[in-house]
Amino acid sequence: MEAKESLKTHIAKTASLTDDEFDHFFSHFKSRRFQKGQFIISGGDIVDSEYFVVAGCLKSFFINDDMKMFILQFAMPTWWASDYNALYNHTKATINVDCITDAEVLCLSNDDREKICSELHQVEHFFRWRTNKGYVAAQKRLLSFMNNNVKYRYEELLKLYPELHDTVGKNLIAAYLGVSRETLSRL
Amino acid sequence: MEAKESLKTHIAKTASLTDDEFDHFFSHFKSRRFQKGQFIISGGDIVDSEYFVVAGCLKSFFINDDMKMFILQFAMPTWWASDYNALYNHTKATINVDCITDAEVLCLSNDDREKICSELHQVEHFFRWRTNKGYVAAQKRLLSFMNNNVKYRYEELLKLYPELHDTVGKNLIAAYLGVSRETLSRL
DNA sequence: ACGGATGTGTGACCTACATCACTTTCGAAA
DNA sequence: TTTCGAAAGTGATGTAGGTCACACATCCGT
Repeated sequence: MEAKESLKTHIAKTASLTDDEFDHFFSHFKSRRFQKGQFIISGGDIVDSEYFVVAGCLKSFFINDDMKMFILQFAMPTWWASDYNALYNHTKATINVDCITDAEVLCLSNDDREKICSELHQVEHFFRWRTNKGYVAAQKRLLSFMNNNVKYRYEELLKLYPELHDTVGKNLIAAYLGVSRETLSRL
Repeated sequence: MEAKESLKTHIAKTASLTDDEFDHFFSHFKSRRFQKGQFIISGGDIVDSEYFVVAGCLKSFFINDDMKMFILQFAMPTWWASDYNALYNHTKATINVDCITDAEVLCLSNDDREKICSELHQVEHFFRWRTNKGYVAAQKRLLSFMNNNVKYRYEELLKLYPELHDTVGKNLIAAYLGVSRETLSRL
């Protein structure tokens, strides 16, 4: 699907915008293409935008002092990604975002988001709703982390996102689950 | 501080409401008092409200099949609590909310929140911003979970919320950190 | 002041997962 | 087809934290 169509369908699920309003909204996005392995945000960057995935697959992740990687989120088409902590608090990135596959994204700056949110009530509504979904998902994941062992969480993940199995390697799945790739390999 | 004042100050940090607008907003809240140990939401309930804490301390928590408790959140004054998953998706509660101390809360129904959000753009703005904060905090906690050991997370928690040390017992702290009370006891 | 919850410390073990080291598989480039 | 590098499996061993059991403390209602 074309980028504009993809975003329009995505928004329409929670906000009612006229065509003119959507066009205005859309005019603030910049389309960008990245190649597999390219970084969109790397630690230390100033973060001023968030990214709507049109095609491909991104990951947002943290690297600790021992160079161990923890994946916060995979971002497939119609998902959003950024370092939201850095974005909202105007601090430097501690989270990286890069491309698992070649990707096409729509880029929206923080300033523009705030501007359109105040111009169009329905856009603010959309972003509230989107963050709600993310918040609930994060809480669920936290609970699953505390409550379930790796095997269960692995099966849960594959059930929730079957497409991951083909797109991302097991080392990345392990980094998402917060275990070593060896442990994952032993099921 | 009086309930109305407390909410007004809290909202004013992110949204500009006239006094009339705030009064309209406030008119949808119901004040309720609970005693230490009382449940505000218990698993299986229909959840139709969220709660703004005026005084006291709540916890939201999950009980698994082995009757083990995991605390999602402590809610001190000016914090909000509910089973947001159940609230937004109109499903039955899987999360409990109860009172660690006697508590006074302001209760807002889901329907009323959506109504005021659509009536007052600034109220929608406030709730977007509030959820953003929660989302970022949940992601940070998730990362800390994957990255840090219990001791570090315990110190981090006490640094972030020193007031917890006096209000809640170590068994509850352990349930928040996702470890056994014995392990916490051994520092 | 008593007795029973409820919280907290501690010892002896157990287990899930980490770590390190090595091997095998597989896919893409030459 | 060969070669090379990355991804994936596997064995041996270490360790953080879990579990069970019991000992003290408190706190609170009668």
